[in-house]
Amino acid sequence: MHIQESGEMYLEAIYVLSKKGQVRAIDIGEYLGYSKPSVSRAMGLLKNGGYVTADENGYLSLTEVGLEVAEKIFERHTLISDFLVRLGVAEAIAAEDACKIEHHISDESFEAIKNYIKNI
Amino acid sequence: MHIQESGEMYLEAIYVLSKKGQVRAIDIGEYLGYSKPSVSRAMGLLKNGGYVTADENGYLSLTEVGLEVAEKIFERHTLISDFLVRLGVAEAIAAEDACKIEHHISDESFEAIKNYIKNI
DNA sequence: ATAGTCGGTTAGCCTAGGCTAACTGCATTG
DNA sequence: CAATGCAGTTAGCCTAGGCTAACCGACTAT
Repeated sequence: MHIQESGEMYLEAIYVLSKKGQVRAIDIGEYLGYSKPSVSRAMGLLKNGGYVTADENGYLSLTEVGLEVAEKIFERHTLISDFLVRLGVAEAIAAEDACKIEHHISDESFEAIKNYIKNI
Repeated sequence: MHIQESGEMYLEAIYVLSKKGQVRAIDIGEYLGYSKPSVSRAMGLLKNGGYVTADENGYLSLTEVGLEVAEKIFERHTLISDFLVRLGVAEAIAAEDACKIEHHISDESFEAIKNYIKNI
Protein backbone atom coordinates (compact mmCIF):
# COMPACT_ATOMS: atom_id res chain seq x y z
CA MET A 1 0.00 0.00 0.00
CA HIS A 2 1.41 3.29 -1.11
CA ILE A 3 0.34 6.20 1.03
CA GLN A 4 -1.59 8.98 -0.72
CA GLU A 5 -1.85 12.64 0.05
CA SER A 6 -4.97 12.23 2.11
CA GLY A 7 -3.36 9.40 4.05
CA GLU A 8 -0.49 11.69 4.93
CA MET A 9 -2.94 14.26 6.21
CA TYR A 10 -4.63 11.77 8.48
CA LEU A 11 -1.33 10.49 9.83
CA GLU A 12 -0.14 14.01 10.47
CA ALA A 13 -3.40 14.79 12.26
CA ILE A 14 -3.02 11.78 14.53
CA TYR A 15 0.55 12.80 15.20
CA VAL A 16 -0.37 16.35 16.13
CA LEU A 17 -3.36 15.37 18.23
CA SER A 18 -1.39 12.66 20.03
CA LYS A 19 0.75 15.35 21.61
CA LYS A 20 -2.28 16.57 23.52
CA GLY A 21 -3.63 13.21 24.67
CA GLN A 22 -5.50 10.19 23.37
CA VAL A 23 -6.85 10.39 19.86
CA ARG A 24 -10.20 9.04 18.65
CA ALA A 25 -11.51 9.00 15.10
CA ILE A 26 -13.97 11.73 15.94
CA ASP A 27 -11.16 14.04 17.04
CA ILE A 28 -9.51 13.64 13.68
CA GLY A 29 -12.73 14.44 11.89
CA GLU A 30 -13.11 17.55 13.97
CA TYR A 31 -9.51 18.57 13.41
CA LEU A 32 -9.54 18.06 9.66
CA GLY A 33 -13.14 19.09 9.07
CA TYR A 34 -14.17 15.68 7.74
CA SER A 35 -17.22 13.59 8.47
CA LYS A 36 -17.17 10.51 10.68
CA PRO A 37 -17.55 8.03 7.83
CA SER A 38 -14.70 9.62 5.91
CA VAL A 39 -12.42 9.23 8.90
CA SER A 40 -13.70 5.75 9.57
CA ARG A 41 -12.88 4.58 6.08
CA ALA A 42 -9.50 6.29 6.09
CA MET A 43 -8.62 4.66 9.41
CA GLY A 44 -9.63 1.31 7.97
CA LEU A 45 -7.24 1.78 5.09
CA LEU A 46 -4.44 3.04 7.29
CA LYS A 47 -4.87 0.16 9.74
CA ASN A 48 -4.86 -2.19 6.82
CA GLY A 49 -1.71 -0.64 5.48
CA GLY A 50 0.01 -1.00 8.83
CA TYR A 51 0.21 2.71 9.60
CA VAL A 52 -2.25 2.90 12.45
CA THR A 53 -3.58 0.69 15.24
CA ALA A 54 -6.56 1.06 17.53
CA ASP A 55 -6.93 -0.32 21.03
CA GLU A 56 -10.11 -1.92 22.38
CA ASN A 57 -11.50 1.52 23.24
CA GLY A 58 -10.95 2.94 19.80
CA TYR A 59 -7.97 5.05 20.75
CA LEU A 60 -5.65 5.36 17.81
CA SER A 61 -1.89 5.03 17.66
CA LEU A 62 0.64 5.31 14.88
CA THR A 63 2.76 2.28 14.12
CA GLU A 64 6.47 2.74 13.65
CA VAL A 65 5.95 3.18 9.91
CA GLY A 66 3.02 5.51 10.44
CA LEU A 67 5.03 7.59 12.85
CA GLU A 68 7.84 7.85 10.37
CA VAL A 69 5.53 9.20 7.69
CA ALA A 70 3.79 11.55 10.10
CA GLU A 71 7.05 12.98 11.40
CA LYS A 72 8.33 13.49 7.92
CA ILE A 73 5.22 15.35 6.85
CA PHE A 74 5.08 17.34 10.04
CA GLU A 75 8.68 18.40 9.66
CA ARG A 76 7.95 19.52 6.11
CA HIS A 77 4.91 21.38 7.31
CA THR A 78 6.64 23.35 10.03
CA LEU A 79 9.71 24.05 7.99
CA ILE A 80 7.87 25.19 4.87
CA SER A 81 5.56 27.29 6.96
CA ASP A 82 8.47 28.92 8.80
CA PHE A 83 10.22 29.47 5.55
CA LEU A 84 7.29 31.29 4.00
CA VAL A 85 6.86 33.39 7.12
CA ARG A 86 10.51 34.30 6.85
CA LEU A 87 9.87 35.51 3.32
CA GLY A 88 7.14 37.75 4.65
CA VAL A 89 4.00 35.65 4.26
CA ALA A 90 1.35 35.93 6.97
CA GLU A 91 1.28 33.02 9.45
CA ALA A 92 -2.16 31.77 8.52
CA ILE A 93 -1.50 31.78 4.80
CA ALA A 94 1.92 30.23 5.24
CA ALA A 95 0.38 27.41 7.25
CA GLU A 96 -2.31 26.86 4.65
CA ASP A 97 0.19 26.74 1.81
CA ALA A 98 2.56 24.51 3.75
CA CYS A 99 -0.34 22.15 4.27
CA LYS A 100 -0.63 21.61 0.54
CA ILE A 101 3.00 21.87 -0.49
CA GLU A 102 4.20 19.41 2.16
CA HIS A 103 2.60 16.57 0.21
CA HIS A 104 4.11 17.47 -3.14
CA ILE A 105 7.65 18.56 -2.56
CA SER A 106 10.52 16.15 -3.20
CA ASP A 107 13.10 15.18 -0.62
CA GLU A 108 15.72 17.07 -2.60
CA SER A 109 13.85 20.35 -2.63
CA PHE A 110 12.94 19.97 0.99
CA GLU A 111 16.54 19.40 1.99
CA ALA A 112 17.58 22.39 -0.07
CA ILE A 113 15.15 24.65 1.77
CA LYS A 114 16.19 23.16 5.08
CA ASN A 115 19.76 23.91 4.23
CA TYR A 116 18.97 27.41 3.15
CA ILE A 117 17.27 28.15 6.45
CA LYS A 118 20.15 26.70 8.42
CA ASN A 119 22.61 29.02 6.71
CA ILE A 120 20.98 32.28 7.61
CA MET B 1 -16.90 27.07 -13.69
CA HIS B 2 -14.02 27.12 -11.30
CA ILE B 3 -10.80 25.86 -12.79
CA GLN B 4 -9.22 22.80 -11.16
CA GLU B 5 -5.64 21.74 -10.93
CA SER B 6 -5.88 19.53 -14.00
CA GLY B 7 -7.51 22.33 -15.95
CA GLU B 8 -4.57 24.56 -15.11
CA MET B 9 -2.21 21.92 -16.43
CA TYR B 10 -4.02 21.70 -19.73
CA LEU B 11 -4.10 25.47 -20.13
CA GLU B 12 -0.43 25.71 -19.35
CA ALA B 13 0.30 22.97 -21.89
CA ILE B 14 -1.60 24.81 -24.60
CA TYR B 15 0.24 27.99 -23.68
CA VAL B 16 3.64 26.35 -23.87
CA LEU B 17 2.92 24.47 -27.08
CA SER B 18 1.43 27.55 -28.73
CA LYS B 19 4.84 29.16 -28.69
CA LYS B 20 6.06 26.55 -31.13
CA GLY B 21 3.13 26.57 -33.52
CA GLN B 22 -0.43 25.38 -33.83
CA VAL B 23 -1.74 23.13 -31.08
CA ARG B 24 -4.01 20.13 -31.52
CA ALA B 25 -5.53 17.98 -28.81
CA ILE B 26 -3.20 15.16 -29.67
CA ASP B 27 -0.16 17.37 -29.07
CA ILE B 28 -1.40 18.09 -25.59
CA GLY B 29 -1.87 14.43 -24.88
CA GLU B 30 1.63 13.73 -26.05
CA TYR B 31 3.04 16.60 -24.03
CA LEU B 32 1.27 15.70 -20.80
CA GLY B 33 1.36 11.95 -21.22
CA TYR B 34 -2.42 11.61 -21.31
CA SER B 35 -4.66 9.61 -23.59
CA LYS B 36 -6.71 11.15 -26.38
CA PRO B 37 -10.06 10.75 -24.63
CA SER B 38 -8.74 12.38 -21.48
CA VAL B 39 -7.65 15.40 -23.48
CA SER B 40 -10.87 15.41 -25.46
CA ARG B 41 -12.98 15.53 -22.34
CA ALA B 42 -10.79 18.16 -20.73
CA MET B 43 -10.97 20.34 -23.85
CA GLY B 44 -14.73 19.98 -23.81
CA LEU B 45 -14.84 21.27 -20.26
CA LEU B 46 -12.41 24.08 -20.95
CA LYS B 47 -14.30 25.17 -24.06
CA ASN B 48 -17.47 25.06 -22.07
CA GLY B 49 -15.93 27.16 -19.35
CA GLY B 50 -14.75 29.74 -21.86
CA TYR B 51 -11.04 29.07 -21.49
CA VAL B 52 -10.35 27.54 -24.86
CA THR B 53 -11.66 27.69 -28.41
CA ALA B 54 -11.06 25.46 -31.41
CA ASP B 55 -11.19 26.46 -35.05
CA GLU B 56 -12.76 24.36 -37.80
CA ASN B 57 -9.56 22.33 -38.14
CA GLY B 58 -9.35 21.49 -34.48
CA TYR B 59 -6.53 23.89 -33.70
CA LEU B 60 -6.85 25.13 -30.18
CA SER B 61 -6.49 28.64 -28.82
CA LEU B 62 -6.74 30.12 -25.38
CA THR B 63 -9.39 32.74 -24.77
CA GLU B 64 -8.45 35.88 -22.93
CA VAL B 65 -9.42 34.30 -19.64
CA GLY B 66 -7.64 31.06 -20.50
CA LEU B 67 -4.52 32.95 -21.41
CA GLU B 68 -4.63 34.79 -18.13
CA VAL B 69 -4.74 31.56 -16.17
CA ALA B 70 -2.08 29.93 -18.31
CA GLU B 71 0.29 32.86 -17.96
CA LYS B 72 -0.20 32.95 -14.24
CA ILE B 73 0.55 29.26 -13.86
CA PHE B 74 3.45 29.41 -16.26
CA GLU B 75 4.99 32.30 -14.38
CA ARG B 76 4.63 30.35 -11.15
CA HIS B 77 6.20 27.35 -12.77
CA THR B 78 9.28 29.08 -14.08
CA LEU B 79 9.80 31.15 -11.00
CA ILE B 80 9.41 28.29 -8.54
CA SER B 81 11.63 26.12 -10.65
CA ASP B 82 14.31 28.81 -10.85
CA PHE B 83 14.01 29.38 -7.16
CA LEU B 84 14.59 25.73 -6.32
CA VAL B 85 17.53 25.57 -8.71
CA ARG B 86 18.96 28.58 -6.96
CA LEU B 87 18.72 26.69 -3.69
CA GLY B 88 20.73 23.89 -5.22
CA VAL B 89 18.07 21.52 -6.51
CA ALA B 90 18.74 19.74 -9.81
CA GLU B 91 16.93 21.18 -12.84
CA ALA B 92 14.80 18.13 -13.54
CA ILE B 93 13.64 17.74 -9.96
CA ALA B 94 13.03 21.45 -9.59
CA ALA B 95 10.84 21.40 -12.69
CA GLU B 96 8.92 18.40 -11.43
CA ASP B 97 8.29 19.96 -8.03
CA ALA B 98 7.38 23.30 -9.57
CA CYS B 99 4.84 21.48 -11.68
CA LYS B 100 3.00 20.36 -8.56
CA ILE B 101 3.57 23.35 -6.31
CA GLU B 102 2.45 25.89 -8.93
CA HIS B 103 -1.13 24.72 -8.48
CA HIS B 104 -1.18 24.93 -4.72
CA ILE B 105 0.70 28.03 -3.72
CA SER B 106 -1.21 31.18 -2.79
CA ASP B 107 -0.71 34.53 -4.47
CA GLU B 108 0.82 35.85 -1.28
CA SER B 109 3.48 33.18 -1.03
CA PHE B 110 4.22 33.42 -4.69
CA GLU B 111 4.73 37.16 -4.49
CA ALA B 112 6.97 36.68 -1.47
CA ILE B 113 9.20 34.29 -3.36
CA LYS B 114 9.20 36.57 -6.38
CA ASN B 115 10.28 39.39 -4.18
CA TYR B 116 12.97 37.34 -2.56
CA ILE B 117 14.46 36.45 -5.93
CA LYS B 118 14.37 40.05 -7.08
CA ASN B 119 16.38 41.16 -4.08
CA ILE B 120 19.36 38.96 -4.57
C1' DA C 1 -36.15 0.43 32.65
C1' DT C 2 -36.57 3.25 28.96
C1' DA C 3 -34.77 7.08 26.31
C1' DG C 4 -31.25 9.91 24.63
C1' DT C 5 -26.48 10.77 23.33
C1' DC C 6 -22.17 9.60 21.44
C1' DG C 7 -18.67 7.20 18.74
C1' DG C 8 -18.09 4.13 15.05
C1' DT C 9 -19.48 1.52 10.95
C1' DT C 10 -22.08 0.23 6.69
C1' DA C 11 -24.24 1.26 2.50
C1' DG C 12 -24.42 3.87 -1.08
C1' DC C 13 -23.96 8.47 -3.69
C1' DC C 14 -21.12 12.01 -6.04
C1' DT C 15 -17.16 14.45 -8.38
C1' DA C 16 -12.64 14.67 -10.43
C1' DG C 17 -9.93 12.74 -13.50
C1' DG C 18 -7.38 9.18 -15.28
C1' DC C 19 -8.07 4.82 -18.66
C1' DT C 20 -9.43 1.38 -22.88
C1' DA C 21 -12.35 0.01 -26.61
C1' DA C 22 -14.68 1.23 -30.31
C1' DC C 23 -16.72 4.43 -33.65
C1' DT C 24 -16.56 8.51 -37.06
C1' DG C 25 -14.81 11.29 -40.63
C1' DC C 26 -11.31 12.88 -43.38
C1' DA C 27 -7.25 12.38 -46.19
C1' DT C 28 -3.84 10.01 -48.29
C1' DT C 29 -2.19 6.23 -51.03
C1' DG C 30 -1.60 1.85 -53.67
C1' DC D 1 -12.02 3.29 -55.64
C1' DA D 2 -10.92 0.66 -51.73
C1' DA D 3 -7.79 0.43 -47.78
C1' DT D 4 -5.11 2.46 -44.39
C1' DG D 5 -4.11 5.81 -40.92
C1' DC D 6 -4.88 9.63 -38.03
C1' DA D 7 -7.52 12.93 -35.04
C1' DG D 8 -11.27 13.33 -32.33
C1' DT D 9 -15.36 11.66 -29.82
C1' DT D 10 -18.46 8.50 -27.25
C1' DA D 11 -19.36 5.04 -23.97
C1' DG D 12 -18.22 3.16 -20.14
C1' DC D 13 -14.80 1.55 -16.40
C1' DC D 14 -11.85 2.54 -12.32
C1' DT D 15 -9.72 4.84 -8.19
C1' DA D 16 -9.43 8.38 -4.73
C1' DG D 17 -11.78 10.59 -1.57
C1' DG D 18 -15.24 13.46 -0.07
C1' DC D 19 -20.54 13.14 1.56
C1' DT D 20 -25.41 11.73 3.91
C1' DA D 21 -28.53 8.46 5.87
C1' DA D 22 -29.13 4.95 8.73
C1' DC D 23 -27.83 1.56 11.96
C1' DC D 24 -25.33 -0.52 16.24
C1' DG D 25 -23.65 -0.73 20.85
C1' DA D 26 -22.38 1.36 24.99
C1' DC D 27 -23.00 4.80 28.46
C1' DT D 28 -25.99 8.09 30.99
C1' DA D 29 -29.74 10.16 32.93
C1' DT D 30 -34.53 10.49 34.00
